Amino acid sequence: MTGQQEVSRVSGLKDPQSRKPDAERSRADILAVARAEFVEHGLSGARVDAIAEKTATTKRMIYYYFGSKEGLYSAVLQQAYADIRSAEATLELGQLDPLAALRRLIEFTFDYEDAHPDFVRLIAIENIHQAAYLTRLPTIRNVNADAISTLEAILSRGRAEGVFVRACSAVDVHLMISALCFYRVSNRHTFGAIFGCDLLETELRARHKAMIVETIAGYLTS
Amino acid sequence: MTGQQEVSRVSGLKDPQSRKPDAERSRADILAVARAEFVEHGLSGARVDAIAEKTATTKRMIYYYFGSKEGLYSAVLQQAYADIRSAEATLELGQLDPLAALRRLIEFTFDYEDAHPDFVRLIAIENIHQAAYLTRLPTIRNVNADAISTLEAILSRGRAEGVFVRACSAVDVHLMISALCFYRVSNRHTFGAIFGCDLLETELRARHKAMIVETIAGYLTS
DNA sequence: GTCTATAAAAGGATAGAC
DNA sequence: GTCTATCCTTTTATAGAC
Repeated sequence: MTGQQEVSRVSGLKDPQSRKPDAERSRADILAVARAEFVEHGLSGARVDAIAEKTATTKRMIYYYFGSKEGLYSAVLQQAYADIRSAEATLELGQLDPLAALRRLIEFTFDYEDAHPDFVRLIAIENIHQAAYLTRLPTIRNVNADAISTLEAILSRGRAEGVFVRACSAVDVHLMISALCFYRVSNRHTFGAIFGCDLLETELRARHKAMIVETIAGYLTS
Repeated sequence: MTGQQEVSRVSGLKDPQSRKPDAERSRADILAVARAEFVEHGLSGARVDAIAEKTATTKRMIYYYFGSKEGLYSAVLQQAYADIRSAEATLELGQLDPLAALRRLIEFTFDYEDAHPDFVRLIAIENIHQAAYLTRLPTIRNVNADAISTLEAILSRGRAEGVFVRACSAVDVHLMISALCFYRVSNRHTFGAIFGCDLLETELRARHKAMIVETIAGYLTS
């Protein structure tokens, strides 16, 4: 509610260097630091003091804006989902033929999770808590709609054209795509420790990306 | 070091009812309770006091046997891996033809992780901690050997017979099997919250099991 | 909206008797 | 090997001035 006009009134002199010691900025700052901290240590492991220290503001402000540690965590979670949804929205799959669209969707998922291990860790953490905080988020239902309707459109077009012959739901396909893309990021530490490799390393990364695309495309087309 | 003989010496009278107020029993008791607690709340979220309360023994004994909360967690982790390895050892895949052996291996992995969400959660938790505790476990290297050599044998037999035509390593195949079986258990909460389903429910479970087997078998044979 | 100081409680770990 | 009581640090959360 306190926008730009209020800022200039308070700060007085004109300030070309983006110096805005107020609401929006503090909130965003806290959120970014908190995200890194929760991702690093989990919900229970993260320390509010540690978050406050790394912020330009203070601990008092965290409680002022987010009410509690859990409130802060929920806000971080919500933003993470908002981020991936806005990234997904940039995909233009309608023009492509079904198989190409499927491949592109898989590659997008692979690339996004590969490039955002933070997001993957956050989801893993939320699962440790049995999705208790995600469940209370008002925007979850929309995530569902967006993710599935896209895939459903691809699948039904593909069936109409006879490219996809396998009978399985969009949720099933989504599950496999997610599983294959998610696991190599979420479990890279235990997997790496046991098999002595780094799953995020460039060469493996490229091979697995191709493998995952081929595996799922192959399943649907045969 | 204090075995059975010491027990009888201490307890005095013969005791047909398995009443052994000593080492082995306490250790196992603590370990079982701790496992449940760590699985439920994570390493940071678990409380030593809470573990002690649910035990037949006391908090003092936890430190006596395991030294620290982290030492206890490490012991839990070690046992979890020992458990799955001993389960895997019961598989007799040598007699089966390569494709059947592969299917059986996938089904075993699926069933084990489906039946042991505790194990899955523990691995997820360990990944939050970047496998820091697993890395220090002396027995990890063996896990590698066992898991991969089995799969490698199947794959090379299959290639010799011409059933498996795809060029990919045993680690790659293992990655896909694990990913598909693991994710539906590890992420069932967020997935369930978003898509309004229960991935562990009987009907979905059977469909996904078949789907995973078909997907990987299809990839290797085409 | 922002800061300093502090309350209030929890949690990991240990002392010391038996 | 086991129990009770307790130390000491950390941590969430808030009070109250500006």
